[in-house]
Amino acid sequence: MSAAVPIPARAMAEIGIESRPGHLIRRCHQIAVALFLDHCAASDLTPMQYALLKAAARHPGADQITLAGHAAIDRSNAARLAAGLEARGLLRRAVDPADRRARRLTLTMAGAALLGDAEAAVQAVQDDLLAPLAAEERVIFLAALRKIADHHNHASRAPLLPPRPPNTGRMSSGIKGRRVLF
Amino acid sequence: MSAAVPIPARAMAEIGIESRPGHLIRRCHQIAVALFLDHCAASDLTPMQYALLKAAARHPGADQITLAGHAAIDRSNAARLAAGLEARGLLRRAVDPADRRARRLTLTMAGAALLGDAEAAVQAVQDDLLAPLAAEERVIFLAALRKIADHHNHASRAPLLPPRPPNTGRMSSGIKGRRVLF
DNA sequence: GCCAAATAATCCCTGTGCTGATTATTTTGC
DNA sequence: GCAAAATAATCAGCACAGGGATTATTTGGC
Repeated sequence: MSAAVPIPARAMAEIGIESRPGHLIRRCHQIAVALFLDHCAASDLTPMQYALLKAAARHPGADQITLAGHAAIDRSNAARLAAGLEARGLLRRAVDPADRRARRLTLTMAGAALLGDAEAAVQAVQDDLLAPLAAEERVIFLAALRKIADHHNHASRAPLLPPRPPNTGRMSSGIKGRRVLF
Repeated sequence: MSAAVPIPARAMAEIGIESRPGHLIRRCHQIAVALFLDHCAASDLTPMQYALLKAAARHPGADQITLAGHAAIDRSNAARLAAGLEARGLLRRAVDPADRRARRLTLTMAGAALLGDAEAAVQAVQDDLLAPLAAEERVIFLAALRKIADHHNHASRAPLLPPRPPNTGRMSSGIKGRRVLF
């Protein structure tokens, strides 16, 4: 209704879903997940679990919300993932004595060991994924992905992670703070 | 453990998740979905529902499995989606008299109308998504996505779509083929 | 001090994506 | 022709992804 717009919708309709960026991204995501699960079957980690563990490794003792931000996971999912990882003995969740609402996450020895073991497999996934691309193509492809992710970061339902090196000149009004920045 | 592999895992571990292709693809996918839902709120369509409707529009009367293949959706999900779309009156599922196991899907008038209304919004999503990329970048980016999706199509848990024309009247071995390739 | 706003975490609900099992139907092997 | 294999669809179940409401706790206004 209300198709007052003078756009040649007919032409668009002929384009075909399989060349649309959104559709291609979805398929690539499916593939990336499948490759990850195959390569990391030994560690029994999903991509999200890996991402959260990795974030915990880089920011030990941070609270769930912060870690979720670093891994681009929403807080609901982060809570579930953290609970699962804690049950598997890979993560410890300690109530922050200074703010008893927050849970500070730290890797256990087992978690750190598993993460270490998984690194090679995870790297293999990335190599596999990009296998069909030539070297220069990879650079452009990754830069493009990053541009899209950064540009639309605000639009993502999944929260943003404090992306850039936070030492953006004068950091946030007054705080001389040492942002953690891994 | 058993890190008998002489790989500098230390170095990899420092790379940081946010530059890994898999992670970037995941974020781009989240973004694409979010943009789609925003732009298409009026039609109340999800990306998958749109994909299935679109496939039904292009191959009217095809069975669910075939359509699922064209949309790169697995059959379970296709069944759920089709049931929902039928309940909304957008799709008709008729038992194939020639093979009573199969359900042939066709758009209803309402479904075709909704699809038509959604086209402009869907196109806007794609434009939005690629907005941060320059024209030449887009070409390379899309080509790269397609290469990855095609190369790993077999590895995808989500089935592949048969890129071949359905009238495979033999032309499968010596094919002079007419790839659709719009 | 005390009530209200803000915040960390959790829970419930919907939808996606896939696996494996089950059912109905067709095709096939004999 | 009939039992066995194959196939289309469905269903049950798990994990992911996100939204919105709820709870516990802290902080801020007064």
